[in-house]
Amino acid sequence: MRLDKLNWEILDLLQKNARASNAEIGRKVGLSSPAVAERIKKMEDLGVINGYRTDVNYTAGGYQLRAIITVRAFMGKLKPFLDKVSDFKEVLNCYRITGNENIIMEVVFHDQKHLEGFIDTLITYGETRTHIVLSDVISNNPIPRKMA
Amino acid sequence: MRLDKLNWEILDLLQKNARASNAEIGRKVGLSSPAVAERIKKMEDLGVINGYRTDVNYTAGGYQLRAIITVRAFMGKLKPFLDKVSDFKEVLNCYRITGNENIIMEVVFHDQKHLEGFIDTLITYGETRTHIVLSDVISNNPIPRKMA
DNA sequence: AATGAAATATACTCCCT
DNA sequence: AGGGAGTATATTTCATT
Repeated sequence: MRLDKLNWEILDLLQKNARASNAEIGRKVGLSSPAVAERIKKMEDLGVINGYRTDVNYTAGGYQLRAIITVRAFMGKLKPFLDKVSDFKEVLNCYRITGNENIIMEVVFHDQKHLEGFIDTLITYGETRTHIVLSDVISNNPIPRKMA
Repeated sequence: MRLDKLNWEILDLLQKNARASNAEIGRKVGLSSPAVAERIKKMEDLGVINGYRTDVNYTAGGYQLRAIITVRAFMGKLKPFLDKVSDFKEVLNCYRITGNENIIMEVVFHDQKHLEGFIDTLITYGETRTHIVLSDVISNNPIPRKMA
C-alpha cells in the first residue's frame, strides 16, 4: 500500500494518541470524519495498522524492575523455549534476533527475587544475559515518514 | 494508587484495544460509561496510563529492516550521545541499561545502506553491536495483574 | 464512586459528486 | 476517494444516591 501525505498525517496523530476521535483527526488534517474513518479502516485491513495499545506505567502495576534479557539457546532448546515463552506473563516483548544470542526480551518484575526466579527458569533453555533498565531515553517514537 | 479488580479489567481491555469506546468497555466490565470515563481519567492523571499508541507495521511504512543495537559509550561520550539520540528519527525505543553496554535501542531502516550509515554515525560515540530482528515472538504483551 | 438523564459531540450508513 | 445528510450511538455534565 502506498501511503500518501494524508495517511502519514493520520498515522502521526494516531501514534501520538490512539484514542483521538476521527472528528478531531479530521479537523487537523482537513478531512471529514467519514473520510478519516474510511482511511483508518483501510489501513487496518491492509495491515498498515496492527492495533492500538495502551502504555501502562509498570511501576503503578506493582512492578519495580524492568530488564532486557538475552538468551543464547542450547542445542535443540530454541524451539522448546519459543513454545514456552508465551506462558511467561512477565515478558512484554520478545524477538528472535541474529548474532551470538538468539532471543532478546523485555521483562518486568516485582522485585529482585522475582527476577532471580525467572532467570533460574531460563537457565534450562540457554545462556542468559541480563541488563536492568535504568531509564527510558526514547519511548515508542512514531515511525518516521519515508524520507528521500 | 491501588488498582482494584475493575481498573485491572479496564486496563486489560485498553491494552488490547486502546480505541475501544468507554461504553463498550462499560458493557464488558459492568459499569456505566461515565463511570468508565471517570476511572480512565483518574488513571491518566495519576500516571498509571502513560498514553495510547498505535502499532504501525514498519514494513508498510517502507522500512525493510529492524535491528537491536547496543552502544558501549566511549569515555565522556554517553552524555553527547543522549543529547543527540532524539535526532535519530529511526530510533523507536532507547533505554539506558546496566552492564557492559550503556544503551540499547530498537531501530528501523529502509535498507542495508541506511543501516550502514547509521552505524557509521554511532561509531563516534562508542562501540556498537547490531542484532537484526528476525521475527516478533511476543509483541506488546499487557502488563500482568499483580499476582500472589 | 456510581447511576440516570439531558445536552452535545461523534460515529455510521447511504447517497451523491 | 471524499462530502453531506440523517440516524444511531457515545461522551459530557450534572444532579442524585
